[in-house]
Amino acid sequence: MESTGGSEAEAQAKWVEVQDLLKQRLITVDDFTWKLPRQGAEAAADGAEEEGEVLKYVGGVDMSYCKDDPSLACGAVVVLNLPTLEVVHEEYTLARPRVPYIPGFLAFREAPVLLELFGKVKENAPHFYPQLHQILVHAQLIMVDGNGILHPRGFGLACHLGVLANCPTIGVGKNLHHVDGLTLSSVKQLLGAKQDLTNLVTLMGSSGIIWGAGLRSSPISVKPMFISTGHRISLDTAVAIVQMTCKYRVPEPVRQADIRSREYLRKHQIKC
DNA sequence: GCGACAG
DNA sequence: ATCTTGTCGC
Repeated sequence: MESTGGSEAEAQAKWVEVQDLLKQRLITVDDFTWKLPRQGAEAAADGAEEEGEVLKYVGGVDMSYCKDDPSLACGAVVVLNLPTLEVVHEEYTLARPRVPYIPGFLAFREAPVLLELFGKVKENAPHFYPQLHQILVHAQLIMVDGNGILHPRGFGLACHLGVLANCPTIGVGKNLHHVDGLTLSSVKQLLGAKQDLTNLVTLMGSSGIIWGAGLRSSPISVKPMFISTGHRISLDTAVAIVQMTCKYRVPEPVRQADIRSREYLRKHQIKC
């Protein structure tokens, strides 16, 4: 007997089907009611009042794994105020993901845990939910530690979460997932060739498809990050928001979720 | 066959 | 993801 109920290849084929199905609901253009906060200089230039709601909260999600027991993980969701980048809400959960990490299928490992966390926010802070059809209204937008359409089938964790939560999401990868001929050296080469202080490069694969953007938060920082559309947002808008939330190499929502999930794990594994 | 492969 | 402290520099 090879295994119980199906080979890994069969399981992955199912996952591919799920990804293709959910991808039909993916929106890769700006689809929200709020406006971007304008930078101080341009706001001062014309004293006109901002009309309509301005983006005020950005959520961030990440998961950390226990060094002793890799099957134990902590998922975290944080909500930051804009433009102060102050953490105004946080939620955690300890979990044992049921499937291993397989490149291209991260969502099947982490999305269930993160979606459960969104439910926890709803439970503990119901005032964040003026509308039932939106999962995380308070956050308005969620940054995900992992890629969006920068993915072998154009449907990474950020897309997966965005579609299931019906929420705008941005994918933030700290490492490049090699897709369509993209390589780290080619990205670095493009960034290095920049004459100006632009730290942004478009990730166009050999097929001509634009998968996302390579971005380094400062010219000094050698290692870029990789931004891609998650759901209900365009790449340009995603990049703009990432840039306005970057204090360090990684944007604060993702960085805080990373730091705090690791800290939560450290405090709780003492009992084990 | 060999290398690549988000977290 | 995780294994890992101090250290050099602004």
